[in-house]
Amino acid sequence: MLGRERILEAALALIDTHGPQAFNIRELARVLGVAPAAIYWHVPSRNELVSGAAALVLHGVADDIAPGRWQDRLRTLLQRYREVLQRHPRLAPLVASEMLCNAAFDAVLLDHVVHLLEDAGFGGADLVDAYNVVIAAMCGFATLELSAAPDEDIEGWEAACRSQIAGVDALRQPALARHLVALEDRAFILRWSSGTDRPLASGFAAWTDVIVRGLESRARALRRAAAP
Amino acid sequence: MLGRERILEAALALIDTHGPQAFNIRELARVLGVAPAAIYWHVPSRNELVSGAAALVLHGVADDIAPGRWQDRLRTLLQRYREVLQRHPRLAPLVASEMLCNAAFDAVLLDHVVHLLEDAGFGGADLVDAYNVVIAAMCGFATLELSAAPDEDIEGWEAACRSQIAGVDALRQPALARHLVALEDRAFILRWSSGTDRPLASGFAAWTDVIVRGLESRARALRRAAAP
DNA sequence: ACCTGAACACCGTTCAAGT
DNA sequence: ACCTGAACACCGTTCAAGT
Repeated sequence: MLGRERILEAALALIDTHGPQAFNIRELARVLGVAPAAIYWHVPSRNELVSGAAALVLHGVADDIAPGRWQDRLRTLLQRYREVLQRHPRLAPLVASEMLCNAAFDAVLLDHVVHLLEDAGFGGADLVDAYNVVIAAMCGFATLELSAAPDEDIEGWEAACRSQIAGVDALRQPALARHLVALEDRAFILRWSSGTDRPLASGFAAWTDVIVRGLESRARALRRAAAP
Repeated sequence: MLGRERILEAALALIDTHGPQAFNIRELARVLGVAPAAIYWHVPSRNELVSGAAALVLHGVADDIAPGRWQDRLRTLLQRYREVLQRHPRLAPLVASEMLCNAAFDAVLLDHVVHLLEDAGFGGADLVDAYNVVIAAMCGFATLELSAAPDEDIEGWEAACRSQIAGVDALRQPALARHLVALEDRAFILRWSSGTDRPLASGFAAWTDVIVRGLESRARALRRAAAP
């Protein structure tokens, strides 16, 4: 007996090692010791296999969030999402879009988000906007951080990156040139190491800090505008 | 004569209409009135075709940014990036990863980012963190907003979404249930309309507001910590 | 240098047939 | 209900051959 669950777990394992690009049904069938066509009895398409794997990754992100200040709960949510992606970096580029498209959303997660925004003082249309801000914040940084590695050919990529950086013109891009040494291999677009090899921990801390401060400040401003 | 440029433009046009998934070299060759193999003389692989198309989309995002307060320049950058994606929504999920992986980065853009962060008062390691925040902010919201549409089968997706929303339990997810009507089809994960059909304009405005306020607040806090 | 024709290897999916 | 075998249609890529 195959079963949808066993299939999705095997698919996740394969995607984790080979990446979603190289993942194929024939190898999945071989790993499961079964004919390729057998898979189609349980799962309708390849797409569903990878989106099912992404759903496995996302499962339970928002369970057991400790009560406390809304700021702390938000930080926990952002961290949880990042940790989940860190365990499956090759799925990073897909998890966000899966979360957006899959009809089987995690109601627990969404309730947490709305609840903490209520505590922050948002309501009505402003709460909807703030909700979208939080979801974007959750996916934004971690997706970028962990989806940087290109498929294979690492050494060539690093060399190309370095030569681009070496080609920065101190006259035409003075600000960039001033901080280039500090940014090199530590900053988006200017790094060649992947988010798994070299996590951007302090960058992520700054990210959560900016998001929390920004929401605090915006909530205050909206409150001021509402009550003159 | 074919030429890399003509090929990439044709590829971009095809991806715009059919999506990157359905894009294939044989049709590209047909559109160009040429044998499939001819393309390989100018471009080494299919991957390069789609990343080349994404690079076309990104080209010139940061040109002619008007001088002014760093907050306004940052807002302009975020808006520009979103506008670029709005013109090519099917490429939305790929543009960010292209920007991260492609060695041919836009030095003008990066110089702008570093420059405005200097003006905001960031320096040293804090500037590197803030730089990563800005890049993530630039890609975060717009990518999510514009990459929501699944390939085909719209009506089925909308129905699945609606039934999920109808299944929210007011007892177990009270906060979510309170705002469900306002969130429906207007919020990430809870919407079925795509970002092109129904732009999240006010959500994006809130996003830039939160990012700018957050950076302002963080810069102040770092300044306070540095000078006791 | 630039392109064609034809082939190769591979892959998602289907379907009649088995148990 | 669940799985196999074999086929179909399609696709990226290569390569010898043409001009």
